[in-house]
Amino acid sequence: MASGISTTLGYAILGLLHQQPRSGYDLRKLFETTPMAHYSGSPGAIYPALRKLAKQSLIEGKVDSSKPLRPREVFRPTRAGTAAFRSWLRAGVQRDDVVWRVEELTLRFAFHSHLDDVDATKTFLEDFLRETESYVGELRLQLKQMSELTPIQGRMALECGIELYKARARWARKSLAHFAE
Amino acid sequence: MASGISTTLGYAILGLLHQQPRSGYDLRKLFETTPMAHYSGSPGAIYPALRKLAKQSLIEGKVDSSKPLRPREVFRPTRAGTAAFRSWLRAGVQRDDVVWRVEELTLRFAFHSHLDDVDATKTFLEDFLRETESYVGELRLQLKQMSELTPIQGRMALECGIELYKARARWARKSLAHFAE
DNA sequence: AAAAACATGTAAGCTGTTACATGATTGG
DNA sequence: CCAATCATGTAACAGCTTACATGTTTTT
Repeated sequence: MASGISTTLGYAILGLLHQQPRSGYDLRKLFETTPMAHYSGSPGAIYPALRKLAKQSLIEGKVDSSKPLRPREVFRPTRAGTAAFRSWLRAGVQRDDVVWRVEELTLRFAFHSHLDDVDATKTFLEDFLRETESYVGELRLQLKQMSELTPIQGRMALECGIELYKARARWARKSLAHFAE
Repeated sequence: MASGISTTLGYAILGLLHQQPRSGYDLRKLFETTPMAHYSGSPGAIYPALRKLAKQSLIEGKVDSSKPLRPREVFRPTRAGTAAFRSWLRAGVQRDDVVWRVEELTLRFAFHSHLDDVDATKTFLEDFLRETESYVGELRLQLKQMSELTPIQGRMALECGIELYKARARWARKSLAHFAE
């Protein structure tokens, strides 16, 4: 928010540019061939996102003119971009993030290596675990309060949601254990 | 596709109108207070979706003029709407659905009671289970092929995805068992 | 040298979010 | 009777998907 980046895709791109400078086309290829695809990178999303980041001076592009007729613009993060990225990585984990933006949380975690700070990663996982478990509690309540009139499939669908959050909690616990040593 | 409904929200609304006739405002309240919220119902989405369904003659609205100054339009499905709804419920479960549209699959399942056909529901779960397990296999491969250079957090994030799909598969197996008796 | 494939990017249109507008009802 | 809250809906704008456009390299 302070950074002005409003979409998950924006952070995904910023993170990928921290691995190495890339062009819009490079990013497209990456999104097509890796699990990052879930954060979605159609051309009509990537190029505007790059422009917006550039306008905010979080990344800067250099045109590679070695092939003058088919130019290619390679982007890399600026100082400000790196600062925004790191402060995103360090941001707290709230209840709302867990309920409405889990995917973004996973993305954040995936980039945590750029922090080089195991304590920050542990804190992230602890917060994530706490909020997730608390949300599981709430979902269980909702299930209980669902009238007996609700058809079984409806209740089962909610159970599916509960199982997913339980799986996330288990994953967080296991990952924490790995970093605990 | 044959039905012309292009969004998950469209099906969610159609399904809710099969429970009982409702106005746009009723739907908003429902989305705000139930787990359906995840299929997202802001006013600016619901009202256009209702108009579109009405234009396609899948639902029809009747204006309640008992309070002439603050009218209220109540929608119910048409014959064609019910047909489209049921054919959506019966549609097959493909690999792509599991990878890109799991949420919509869950919604479909939640409405399966309207089919009143346990065999169809079992088929749905069997297909879902098969495709999910196959996708877990693919994700495992991707994890194996991830270079050792990939930072641990990146690999863990993928593991999280794998655990989620494994949880879905377990859920499907358990639900199948319930219907098997 | 024509066709296919790769590399790079733009544009139109649909969906959804946020913020607002306006009429009715109820509590102090 | 004024303020708050409920009920109902519209309008502006941002983001994404799909389809296309255009230049370059490789294959046949």
